[in-house]
Amino acid sequence: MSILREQLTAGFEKIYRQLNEQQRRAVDHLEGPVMVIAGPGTGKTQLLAARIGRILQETDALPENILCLTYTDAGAVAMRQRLQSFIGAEAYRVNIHTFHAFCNDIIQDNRTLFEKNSLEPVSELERIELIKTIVDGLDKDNPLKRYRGDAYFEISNLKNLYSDMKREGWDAAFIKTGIREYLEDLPNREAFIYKTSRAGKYNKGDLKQEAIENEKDKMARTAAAADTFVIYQELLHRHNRYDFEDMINWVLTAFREHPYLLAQCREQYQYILVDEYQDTSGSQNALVSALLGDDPTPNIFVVGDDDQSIYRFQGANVVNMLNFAQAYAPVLYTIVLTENYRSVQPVLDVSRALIGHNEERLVNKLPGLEKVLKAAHPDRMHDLTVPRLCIYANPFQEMAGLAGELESLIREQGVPPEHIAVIYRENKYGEALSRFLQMKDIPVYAKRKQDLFKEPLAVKLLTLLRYIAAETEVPYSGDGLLFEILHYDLYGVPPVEVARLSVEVAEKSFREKTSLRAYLQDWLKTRNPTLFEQRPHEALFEVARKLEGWIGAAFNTTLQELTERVIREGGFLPHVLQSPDKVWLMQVLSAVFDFVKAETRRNPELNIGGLVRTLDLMERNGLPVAINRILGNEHGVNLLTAHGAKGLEFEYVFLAGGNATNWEKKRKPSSGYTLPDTLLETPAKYQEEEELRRLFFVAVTRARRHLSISWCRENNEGKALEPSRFIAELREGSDLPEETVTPDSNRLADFAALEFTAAAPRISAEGQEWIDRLLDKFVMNVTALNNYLDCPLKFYYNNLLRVPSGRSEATEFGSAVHHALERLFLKMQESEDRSFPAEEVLLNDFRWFMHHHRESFTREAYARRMEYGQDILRHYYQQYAAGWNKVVSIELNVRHVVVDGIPLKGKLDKLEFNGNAVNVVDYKTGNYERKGTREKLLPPNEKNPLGGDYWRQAVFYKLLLDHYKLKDWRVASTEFDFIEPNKKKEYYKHRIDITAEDTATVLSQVKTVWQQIRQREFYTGCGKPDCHWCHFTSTHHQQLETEDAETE
DNA sequence: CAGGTAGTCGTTTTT
DNA sequence: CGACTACCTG
Repeated sequence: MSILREQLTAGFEKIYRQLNEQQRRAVDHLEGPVMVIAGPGTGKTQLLAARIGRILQETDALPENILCLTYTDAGAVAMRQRLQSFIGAEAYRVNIHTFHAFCNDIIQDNRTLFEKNSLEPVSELERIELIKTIVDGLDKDNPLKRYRGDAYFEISNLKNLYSDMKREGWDAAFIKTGIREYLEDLPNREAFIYKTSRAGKYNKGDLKQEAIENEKDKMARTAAAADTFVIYQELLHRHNRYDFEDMINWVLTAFREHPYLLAQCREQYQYILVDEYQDTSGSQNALVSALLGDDPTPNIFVVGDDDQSIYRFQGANVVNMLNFAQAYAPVLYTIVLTENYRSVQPVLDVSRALIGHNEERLVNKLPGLEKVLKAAHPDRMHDLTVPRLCIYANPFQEMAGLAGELESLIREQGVPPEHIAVIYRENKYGEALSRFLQMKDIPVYAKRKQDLFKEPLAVKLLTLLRYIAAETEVPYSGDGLLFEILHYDLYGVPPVEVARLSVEVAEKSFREKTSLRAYLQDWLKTRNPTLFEQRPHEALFEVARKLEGWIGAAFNTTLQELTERVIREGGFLPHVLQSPDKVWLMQVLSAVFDFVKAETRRNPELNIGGLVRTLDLMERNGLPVAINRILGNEHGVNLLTAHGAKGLEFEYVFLAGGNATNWEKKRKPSSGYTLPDTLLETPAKYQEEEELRRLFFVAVTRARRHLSISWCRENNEGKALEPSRFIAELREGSDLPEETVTPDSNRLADFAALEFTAAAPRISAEGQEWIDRLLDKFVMNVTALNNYLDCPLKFYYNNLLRVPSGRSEATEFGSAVHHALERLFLKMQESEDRSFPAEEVLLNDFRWFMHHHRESFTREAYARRMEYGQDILRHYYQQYAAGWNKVVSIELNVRHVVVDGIPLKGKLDKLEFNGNAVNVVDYKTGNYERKGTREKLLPPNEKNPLGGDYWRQAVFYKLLLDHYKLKDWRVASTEFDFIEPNKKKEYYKHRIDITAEDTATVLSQVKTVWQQIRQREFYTGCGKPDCHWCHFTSTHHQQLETEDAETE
C-alpha cells in the first residue's frame, strides 16, 4: 500500500461509513459506466468526493489519472474543497476542471496544433469590436443595415446568433436550408390561409400574402445574419482570438484531426467523472464521448438530476442524459438517490406534486426508474411544518409583509438571518426588496452584478475623461460636459455660480465666438478680460486649472498615467474616504482604473479618444462592465434568484412573487432573429414551461424546514393578478391552506413613508437677482414654450441659462438636411427662370455641410449618414420637385412681434404663398412613424390636455405671423414635411389646419407660461422619472430642497 | 375571424 | 426600436 493510500484510508473509512446504501453502491461500482440520478439534497458532492477517494484507494490510478468535469467554477472549487477534507493536499493533483478551463488548457498546451503561436481567448469587448466591423462592412441594401437610430443595434443580436450557431453546430447553409423549407411550407399552414371571405378583398382559402411577406422579411434578416458568421470566424482567426464556444469545438476538431492528442488524453484520464450532467450542452457532451472513445465499458461516472436542469437557454440539454443511458444500456449501472438529507417530508411531498407535471423526465423515459424523495431523518418529523401559501394584496404589501416576517423571525425568535433566504425569479425583484429591507435595518446578503457605467462615481470619472478627450480632439467642443463637471460635489462650486458663469458666456458668445472653457482661460490668463464683468467664483478657477493641466497632459502621458492623475488630483480620494460607503466606492474607482489598464494592455496604442469611443460603443450596446457588489455580509438574510439558489439550502425559504406574470406568463424577449421552426425539433412552448417548472422546483427544494410561497392579488397599479399555475400544482394531493396576509397598518405606513415618493427637485432661488436681467431680455419662442410646459427646469437650463449643448450626430445631420433644402430654394429664387437646380446640386450642398461639420461624427457615423442623407434627399427631390410651390419665403427670421404685451419670435423654414394666405412648412428629420411622433401632432385631448409639441408649434407660427406687422399675411395652415421616409420609402407631410379655437388655446398657454416665467416659477422640476434636468438637479444641487408631492 | 391600434415591456447565467 | 398582447371594430 502506498503512502497516499494509507493516508486516505483512515479519513475515507469514516466518510464511507456515513454513506447510505445507494450511495455506497455508486461509490463501489468502480469499473464501467455509472449514471447517478441525484435528486435535490441527496448528497451529490459527498458522493463524488467519496468515489474519487475509493478509486485512489482501490485501484492503481494516480490522482493525475482522474478527471472530474464540472459546469461552473464554483462547482469546481466546492468539489476540490470537499475532496481535500477527505484526502488532504493530494486533492490538488486530481484534475478538477470546468469544461471550458479543461479545453482552454489543451489549446494552450498544444498551440502548434491550432496553427498559431499566439492565441488568446477573445474578450467581451474585442468581440463587440469585431462584430462592429462586420456591421460597418454591411452593404447598403443588406436588411441588417441601419442608418438611423442605433446603427449598431445588431451587434448583440449577432453575438447571440453566433453563440447559438456554434453551440448547435450550425452553419449558414444549414440555416438557409431550414429557411427555404420553412418558407415553402408556409402555404400549407392554417395560420397563413384565410378562413373566411371578405367581399372584394379575399376569399376563404386564399393565402394571407401580407403575413407571408412578413415572414419572408424576417427570414431575410435571419439569413443575412447567418451569412456574416463566416466573416466573424475569419476575423477571430485573423486576430488570433477564439471565443468560449470555440474552446470546446476546437478541441473536438483537434481530437479528430490529431489522433495522438486524443490518445494521449485517453491514456492519462482513466477515470472520468462529470458533475451536473444535466447541464452539459451538446458539444460538451461530444467532448466526453470523444474522451471515452469506442470502449464499450468506459470508466465514466456521471451525476445529475434531470429535474434540476435549468440552463437550457445556455444550451444545456437533458436529452444528453437519455442518450447516455441508451448508448451504454447493456452495461450501464444506474442508481437513483432518493434519500434526502435536507428537507422535511411535507416540502418533499409538495415538490414532488409539482415536478410530477413534467413529461420530459427520465422516470418517464427509462423503464424501472423511480424517484420519490424520502426525508432521511424522519425524527425531524416531530416539528413538522407544513409549507405556507401567503396571499398579499399587492407587491408593496408583499414586501412590507415579508420584511415583517423576517423581522420577527430574527428579532423575536432569534433565528440567525443567514438561515433565511428569500428566493425570487428576477434580480429586479431583489433590488427593490433589498432596498426595502435595508431601510428597516434587516441585515441582507446578496451578491449582485452591477454595471460600472451606472455608478455615479464612475460616471463622473468617465465624464472627466470624455471631456478631456473632446477638448484634445476638437478644442472647445466639450462645453456641455464641462457644465456638468462644474456641478460635481467633488469641487464644491455653488450651482448658482455655474449658472452665472454660463449666462455670462452665452451672452458674450453673441459678440464673439467663445465657450465656458475659453472664458475661464481668459480669466486665468488676464485676471480680468473686460472691466465690466464680475469675477467668477474662485472654486471655478480651481477646477479650470486642473482641467487645463489634464488636457495638456493628455498629449504627453500614457492613458494610464493620465487616468491615475485624474483620480489623484480630481478630488476623488478624499471624497471616497469621507463616505460611509467607502469600501464600495473604492471598488468602483479601482474597477474603472482596471478597465483602463485592461484596454491599454490589449491595445498599447490606445489614446484617450480611442478609449472614449470604446466606452461609447459599450454603452450603446448595453454592454455592462460588470462589477460584483456584495450587499451586506454573510450573516444577513440571503436574497437570491431561483437560478442563483441552485445547490444551496436554508432553514427558512420565502419564495416571493409567485404570480403567473413572473413565471409562465412572463413573455420572453425576442432573441433578435427568428429562426425557422424547421430547425428545432421539439415544440418550444412546451419545453419552456417544463423548464420553468424545474426552476420552481429548484426554488422550493432549497427549504430545509420552513417554506413559504407568496403571491399578490393585484399589481401596484391595481390590475388583478393570478397565481402561477405551479402553485396550484404544488397543492395537489396535500391540502395546503391559503392565508391572506395583511401587514398591519402601522407597518405599511412606515414603508409608505420610506418608499420613494416621487419628489420634484427644486433649485434654491435665493441670491439670483441677476436672473432679472435675463428675464428682461427674454423673448417668447416655441422651444421655450414647449420646454417650459414639459419641465420648468428644462426651460431654466436651456432657454434662460442657455447651457451649452454638444452638437449630437443626429442634430448635425438634421442641420445638414435643412441647409441643403434651404440652398435649393434660394438657388431657385436666384435663378433667372426660377427653376430648381438639378438634384446633384442639392446633394452637393448636403455634402458640403457634412464635410464642414465632420468633427461632430465618428468616422463610421460620417460615412453612414453621408450615404443615408444623399439617399433620402435624392428620393425626396424626385418625389416633390415637379410640384413645389415657387412663391416662397425661405428661412425667415421673425422678430419684434408683440401679442397682448408679450414679445414673440421665431424662425421659419419655409413659407408657401397663395395670395396672402400662407402655408408654413417645417422640415422634420426623423421617421414620422417613430413612437410619440403622432401624439406630438395632435391638438389637446384627454390624455394630453396641453396638446402635442408639434401642434403647438404650428399654432404658434400662426400667432407669430398673423401679428407680424411688416406683412399682411394670413396663416392658413402649417405643414410638417418629413424628410425621412418610412420603411416602405413613403414620404409624408402632415398638414395642420388651424382653427380659431386652436389659436385661442395656444395664446392662453403663451400668456400663462409668460406670466409664470415673469414670476420666476421655474425652479421646480416636473418630477417625471425620466426627466434629464430633474435628474441633473437632484444629483448636483447640494442645497436642493425637495418639494413634497403631497402639497399638490 | 381579420385587421388595426394602443399599450406594454424588454430574464435567468456561465465561460 | 420592435415584438407581442389586449382590445376594439367591421
